[in-house]
Amino acid sequence: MRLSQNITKTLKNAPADEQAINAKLLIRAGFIHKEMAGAYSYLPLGLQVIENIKTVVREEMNALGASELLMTSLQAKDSWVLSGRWSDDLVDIWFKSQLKTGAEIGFGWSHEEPIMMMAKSLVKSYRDLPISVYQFQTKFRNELRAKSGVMRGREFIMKDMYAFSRSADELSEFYERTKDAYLRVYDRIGLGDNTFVTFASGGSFTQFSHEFQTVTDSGEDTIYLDRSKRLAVNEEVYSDEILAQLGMKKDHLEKVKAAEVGNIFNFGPIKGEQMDVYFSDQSGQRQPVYLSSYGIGISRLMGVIAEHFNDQNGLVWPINIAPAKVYLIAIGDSKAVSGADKLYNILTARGVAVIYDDRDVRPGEKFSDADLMGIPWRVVVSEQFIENGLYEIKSRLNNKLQQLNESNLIKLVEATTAKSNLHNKEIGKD
RNA sequence: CGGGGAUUGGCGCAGUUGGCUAGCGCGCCGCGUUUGGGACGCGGAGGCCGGAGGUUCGAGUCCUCUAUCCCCGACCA
Repeated sequence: MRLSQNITKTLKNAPADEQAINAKLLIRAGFIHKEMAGAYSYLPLGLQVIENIKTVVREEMNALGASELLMTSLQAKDSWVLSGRWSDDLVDIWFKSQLKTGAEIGFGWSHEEPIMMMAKSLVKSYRDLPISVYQFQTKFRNELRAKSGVMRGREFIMKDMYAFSRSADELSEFYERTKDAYLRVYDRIGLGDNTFVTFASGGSFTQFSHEFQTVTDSGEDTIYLDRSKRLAVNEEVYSDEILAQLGMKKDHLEKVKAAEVGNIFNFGPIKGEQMDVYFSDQSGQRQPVYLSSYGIGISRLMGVIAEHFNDQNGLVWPINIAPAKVYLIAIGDSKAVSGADKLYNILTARGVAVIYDDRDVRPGEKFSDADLMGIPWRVVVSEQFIENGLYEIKSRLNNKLQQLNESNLIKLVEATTAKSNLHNKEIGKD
């Protein structure tokens, strides 16, 4: 994109009404716009990050055999009454409204009940199972207190997947495969080293659910982490008995703050029984459908990454989710500008996302914005080098400067795609 | 929901014990000089001080109510 066409302008000062680092940086760099507490719009650069995260998640979910769909945000009361979860006493984060007729409706904070209603009409036979579906959806949760920028909002983007299985074993097999897929997701978006499978409350259905917790001081959860086992226990279920049950040793654990970036649940047959969702098995017997559900907070991930990868100059996006790979700047006369135009066209034609800073401002301002926006590679086309066919390329990660010709530059930029884990190690945090 | 803090041009802030046309920096517009780390000069535009009510000759400054935002706690499939 040409920066002159961007609706966003960077800010030198963060708004005073934001305390969270993720919100300060994302607003200053023009990635998000605050509408109200706990509700942020995604501006072009921020949306690109969201889409990049989605792409990684989508690839991993598709690889599991799940298919994408999109459900409604407006939800009928009936399905939730059926499960008992329409009650505000049980679920205290409901947003509700009503139709002109007076009929009550809810705004989806989860889609477990509606998807079960859907399954009820679509899944009839063991031949229809197992099956899994997922979506990227805006969820609404009427939190008493929104906080921490995009990390805990009242409206946010979530990937939720639902798997229907025929038995506990079948469910468990999918559950384990999904756990691995989740770990691949976090790895690919740069959080792999700091994200841990964590035992957490299973609610009323199973003893445990599994959370994926990213270690960060900005998180609101406390976990007890065994780094060598790469496993943790959430404080909410932490006790000597639980540790014994899980075979974890107390003296191997460290107590750390973490942000929940995923949560997966095993409902077993309970939800099916509760909501009357049955299938016919091979012998024609009625059996309850086994349900498991799998969530990843997409917009929260953007916040966690912003919290984790930044320095005094601004954001430092992992390569796989950066809104662009290259921040292109021309310095000097028309020769430099036409050189930059040409490189912009070449890279764009190759599918490399480029932010071309074609604004009529001084170089220093462009350098600052390149840093603030956290674009992995800064490429400068200047009079002094273009005559020899060289471009200057600088890494946002380590500030290393190189002069490369066109083909080497392309090689470098394209080679760094899909190496998010490298990024994570190099920045040396945690 | 309990406690604490805040609200003055787009952003960050200052506004003495109530006093005259509400200031500053950034940003924005115009002209000129600049051009490898957020340049400089000159000239402009833009706010009725979150909202409502009150006290007063006079309120951004005092009082009451209210809205919103931030933080701590509680809550958190």
